[in-house]
Amino acid sequence: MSKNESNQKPTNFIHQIIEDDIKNNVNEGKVVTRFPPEPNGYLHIGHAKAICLNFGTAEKYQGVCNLRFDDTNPEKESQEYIDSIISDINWLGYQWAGDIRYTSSYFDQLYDWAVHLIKNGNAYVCDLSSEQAREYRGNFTQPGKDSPYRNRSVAENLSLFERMKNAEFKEGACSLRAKIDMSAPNMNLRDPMIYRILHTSHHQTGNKWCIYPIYDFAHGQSDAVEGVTHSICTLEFEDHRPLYDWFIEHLPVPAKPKQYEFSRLELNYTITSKRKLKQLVDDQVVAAWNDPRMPTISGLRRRGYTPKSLRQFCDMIGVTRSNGVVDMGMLESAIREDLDSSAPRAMCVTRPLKVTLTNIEEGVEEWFELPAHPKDDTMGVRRVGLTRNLLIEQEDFIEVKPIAKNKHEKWKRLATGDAVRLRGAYVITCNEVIKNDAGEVIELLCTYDPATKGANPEGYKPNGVIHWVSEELSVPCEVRMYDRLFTEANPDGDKERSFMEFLNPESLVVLTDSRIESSVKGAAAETRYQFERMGYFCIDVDSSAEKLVVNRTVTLRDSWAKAQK
RNA sequence: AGGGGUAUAGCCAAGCGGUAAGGCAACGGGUUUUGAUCCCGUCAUGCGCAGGUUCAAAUCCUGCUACCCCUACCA
Repeated sequence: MSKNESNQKPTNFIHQIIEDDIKNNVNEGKVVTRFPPEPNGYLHIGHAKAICLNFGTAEKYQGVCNLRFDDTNPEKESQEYIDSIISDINWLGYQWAGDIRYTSSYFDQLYDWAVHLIKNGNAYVCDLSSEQAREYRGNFTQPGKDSPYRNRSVAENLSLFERMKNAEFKEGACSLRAKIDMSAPNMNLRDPMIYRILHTSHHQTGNKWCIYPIYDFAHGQSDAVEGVTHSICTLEFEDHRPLYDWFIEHLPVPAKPKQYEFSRLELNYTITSKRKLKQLVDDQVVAAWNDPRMPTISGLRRRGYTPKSLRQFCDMIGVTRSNGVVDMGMLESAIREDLDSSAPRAMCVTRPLKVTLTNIEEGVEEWFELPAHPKDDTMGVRRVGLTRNLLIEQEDFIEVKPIAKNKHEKWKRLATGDAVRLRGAYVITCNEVIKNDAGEVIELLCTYDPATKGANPEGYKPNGVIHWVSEELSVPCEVRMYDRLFTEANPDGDKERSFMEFLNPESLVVLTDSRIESSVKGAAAETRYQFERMGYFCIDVDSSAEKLVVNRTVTLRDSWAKAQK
């Protein structure tokens, strides 16, 4: 199959539409999309889907994708959000066409088009208060009533609108509305507001304006100005499409973009509502927008997710018009797939148990060369030092082995009197267990078998393989064990109880006594590893020269843990 | 005088009148110095329900049902 063929296979209904358009020479076969975030919060995994769709579609059809900040509501927006959004898109690996666009840079044009509408008798200044307007609007079963201001003359409307612009009225005193149909079954067509008064300075335009266009009046026309051909948005805007088209029809716009809708992403065990994510930050349930438990792009990044894994995830879930809830397991599968092949291996003992190898002298070191990756020699080797004093994982030792009724129950770690392989090194046997006054195991006295370096032992079989570090040749680290943020699959689905009541108290468990093999020392933030048998981890920005801090991205698949349940 | 959408396995999702792809999960088995990876196998006589058209229906028609969105001077 040629590159072109594989590239041209439609993968979803939007691509199908685009291919038909290209075939019919619609827009002269050009494809221009846009990603239009409002800078009122950080981007989350749902936005990643939209980003992959818009940028990915442009890429696939040799088109371009613009980045446009849909900044028509200065009360909720800020430069901080703009910066974070730019950073997230860059990190995901996408490049927008030309300069970054702002809806606010079209405010002059939009104003002129509003005047155009007034001149054609298609818009009027309405003095109804928001409460009155609500009454006049009617409801789902009752048609609305015409505003008493609906038939003002063009001249009066022109004058009033100009005075709105010139700050002669207070907020809420009046607004500009499109004159469409107060009895339309689609509520969006009941003379929708298109400009409101907001005496608020804007993060881009400063104090130039005190009237701002409503989304519906700004979006389609901005698309037209930019020559967007396929304006892709989520399903809740479907009812707005007739209005989108109405403005395009009634205005002398330079192009006629078309809107297409797809269903937004829902992920279980988390939430994807900007407002609610902001609440988690504001209430300090999480540390920040980029807390590794947040489903934000910056949170996932700090957690250890890669751009590739997020793009792979978006490919996996597809693009449709049906509402579904994607299993978190799919996201985890995507990052495991990427990291399995790309992450170097290392050993980290998270909850240490002291092991003394009684047949090695104090002060003696033996260094082993271990592959950085079991299947990829190009990743090189690392050196791991063995000494008399070792540390192993507490859960890798049991005093008395359970009796196994089948192979799934077999104990494959260390037990009293038994042997186990130290990963990459010798087989050791546990001869004696030392306990404290409370009866807790605090140290194991073991002997190693010198004949088992790269060879199987003679006459006995180790239970399995465990990871380890030397007490003196390893480096200290703090391990942050992250888990899902909520205990309920649908934390937002209870009518009586808030999502805040379903927070997982164990979403973060901090371990401060952990030790990592020395090869990891000095690793830069965002370096990812597989700590063998423990999971995938990522160096956190909180790391210092004295102490590493690592975040658990995701566990390994664990058939043992599963069998224990 | 309500309107607009969506229903295919536990989850996501192909399918476009010719006899139900793929992925995730799950479950068996093999390899393994990671209980990982990898490999092999199993997993919808069935497509929300009921009728109808047709030689043939998940696909077309009719009627139901369930769920989602819409009555912001938010996007």
